[in-house]
Amino acid sequence: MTDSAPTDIARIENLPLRMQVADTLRRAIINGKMKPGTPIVELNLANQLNISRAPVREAIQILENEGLIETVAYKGKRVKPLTPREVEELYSLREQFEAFAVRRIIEFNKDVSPLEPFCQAMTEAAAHDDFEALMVADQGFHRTLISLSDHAILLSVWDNLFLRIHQIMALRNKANRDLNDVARNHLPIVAALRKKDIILAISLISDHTRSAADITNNAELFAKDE
Amino acid sequence: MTDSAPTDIARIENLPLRMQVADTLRRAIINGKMKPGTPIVELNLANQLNISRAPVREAIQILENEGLIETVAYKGKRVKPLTPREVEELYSLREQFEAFAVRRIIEFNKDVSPLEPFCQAMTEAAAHDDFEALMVADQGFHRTLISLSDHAILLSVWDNLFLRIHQIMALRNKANRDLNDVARNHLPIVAALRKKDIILAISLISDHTRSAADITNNAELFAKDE
DNA sequence: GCTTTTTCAATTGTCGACAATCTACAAGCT
DNA sequence: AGCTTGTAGATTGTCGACAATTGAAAAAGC
Repeated sequence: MTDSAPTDIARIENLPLRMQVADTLRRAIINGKMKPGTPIVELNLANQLNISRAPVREAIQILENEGLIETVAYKGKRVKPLTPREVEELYSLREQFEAFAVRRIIEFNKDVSPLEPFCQAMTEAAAHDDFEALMVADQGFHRTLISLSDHAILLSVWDNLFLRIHQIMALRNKANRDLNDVARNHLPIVAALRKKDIILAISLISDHTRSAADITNNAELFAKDE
Repeated sequence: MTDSAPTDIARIENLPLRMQVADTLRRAIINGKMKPGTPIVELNLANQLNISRAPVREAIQILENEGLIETVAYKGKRVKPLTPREVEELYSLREQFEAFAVRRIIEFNKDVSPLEPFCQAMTEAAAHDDFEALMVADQGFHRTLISLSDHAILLSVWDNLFLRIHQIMALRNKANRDLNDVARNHLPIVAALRKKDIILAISLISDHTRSAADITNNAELFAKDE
């Protein structure tokens, strides 16, 4: 053995700039700090962050591939505006993914207990009326569900999809939903999985995502310009 | 009207270099000219193409997001090696996508006649033992199927997935399949769609993709290095 | 002979500058 | 006034050079 020291001193994190920039921008977008339509200009960001354009450019390209930024062709780039249609598509596709995951979980006899902590966290968050915490727990629940299906590509596509769903949730008026409702919806899913009731589990999830999706004619979620 | 001249003179195509490079590389990879494991070095490509590293770098990033190239961390980049697991995942996910598309097509009463030309093309290609033509027609058929479901995000994810499936098909030994078999499999799908028989259509497609997928323990498709 | 240290080559990461292209506004012509 | 033409500004596209990091070969020490 050459590496004598137990190198758990500290993981030196030296992420490339593009990653840091991408993370920053991504967080800003999906949290709704940067609203759809906000112009993204390489030089501005570069000056603002005191770095050159190259890493900024690459970061923007990453977010473009994630569907959070779009290029308008000789106009510039901007945070991608949302359309009712896109919201519909995102939620419907997500539903398919979760249904697929459920079938695999049951088929492969996966242990679903990793889902329970998130249910508990959701209940607690709802009790404290903590929207942020609830969203984190909700995402944790569903991402774990996908993980349990043991399908790496599915997980990566789901992650990408969920970024945009997260953005939608953040932009939506947070007040008009009962947090307890969301929290309560999840435990039955776990139970259905345990009972290996594919039909029930899928229909529970479908209801859940549908009720979340049908807010399409909502607030000023959508931009006016064509 | 300001644009007086009937400007059908010729559409001037001036794609950015990164696009041209990405297209070139993508084609080379999915056609099997560049095999999994082949190192991708920015400077080499730049010199070879007589351009600077910047656009090459961006092109590589595009292919990385498409899952065709991977970074090995301080070793370099390379054409992503295939694993049996990845093949399995790709085909299983594709099956879900097509099933979802079928359900939407039937639900929305879409006209499926755009699928027919591809069936004809496949039969013809099989008759001439033209593997290339058959693959093109096959891709056309399935992509059209997805298009008919009228779901833009689904289509873009499917496109991405199919790139890698195309790569797998190209790397596989082309000889050990009966082309006529593939060609014959598609018309019944169209018929089932016409009869709005969801179950039948999906099971036909599933059989079709499964028979294509279960070649996992095939040839030297997979690299040896861990 | 084996281990440790040093050096070197290869590769990616970052930078600042310049080129190209389009939009939008202003100026000029009829 | 209405149309065309020019011009300035903004933004992305491309370039060549340098910095940083790493793996592996070469050199040094025991």
